[in-house]
Amino acid sequence: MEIIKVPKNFSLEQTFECGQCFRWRMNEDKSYTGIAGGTAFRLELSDGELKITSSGDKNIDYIADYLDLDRDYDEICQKVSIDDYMKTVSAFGNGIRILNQEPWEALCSFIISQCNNIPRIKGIISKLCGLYGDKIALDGEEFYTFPTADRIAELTEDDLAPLRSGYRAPYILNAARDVASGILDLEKLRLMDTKTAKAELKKLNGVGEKVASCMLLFGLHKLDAFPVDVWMKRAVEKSFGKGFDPEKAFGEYAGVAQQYIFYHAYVTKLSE
DNA sequence: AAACAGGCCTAAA
DNA sequence: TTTAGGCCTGTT
Repeated sequence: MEIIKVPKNFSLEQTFECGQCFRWRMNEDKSYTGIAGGTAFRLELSDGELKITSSGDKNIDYIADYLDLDRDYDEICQKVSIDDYMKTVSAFGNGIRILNQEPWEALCSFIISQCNNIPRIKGIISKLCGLYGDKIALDGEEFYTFPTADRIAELTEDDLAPLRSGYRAPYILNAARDVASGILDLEKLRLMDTKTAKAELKKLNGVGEKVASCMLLFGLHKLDAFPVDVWMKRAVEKSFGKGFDPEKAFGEYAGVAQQYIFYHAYVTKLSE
């Protein structure tokens, strides 16, 4: 086990339950267990310290980057607090960190997410990993890594049938094959500005404006990407009116602003 | 039973 | 450029 200091406002629960990831679960003691970068982790937060248990050799440096711990989110909260509503939602979600997820995992996960609810998304991804990921162990419990694009590229629609992912299955295969063959180089997208990278992603069948934006924000950490889903559309129209342009209004941290808005809308909706 | 869920695609104005 | 209908599946 290893330990690192984390910022006071950092929250495991907000970070993992704000809708950006699908492979982490809360344990009874409020610690979180999940899989990232081919490794299973258990993260326990207490007194400003994060205790890390890992199934492999990835450790502190990987987690610090994955959790974006070195970035000043108080400053971001301030920058996006353009009105009282944004002050409220950024204060509400100020423990959120935008994760540095694997690009392929993010792309594949958000292809699956379309027109689905979060429990079902988690179920489909869990089956995908169980069937085609590699088995790893942590504290005597078994987990499965997210299958690589290379691995999925060699599968057929019949192989994916057990996922019950419906019309998304061909989208998944098509994306995996383009990534595996190099037709789409996800690492090259890192070097592009958000707009250009998004246009590249949208060439994929089954990847539109929303899925591409999610991939850029959560998979390539492009913090200016602003995914708009049905929740977001409602929240933005209600709070800012119809002609509002979020990317212009929030600038380089539009994606973080989006996450504060989404998390607030999602939690308050659930508790109604 | 019928509508809806963190979209996207195609066809048609 | 915008809009309507269909799509797999599971849940309500």
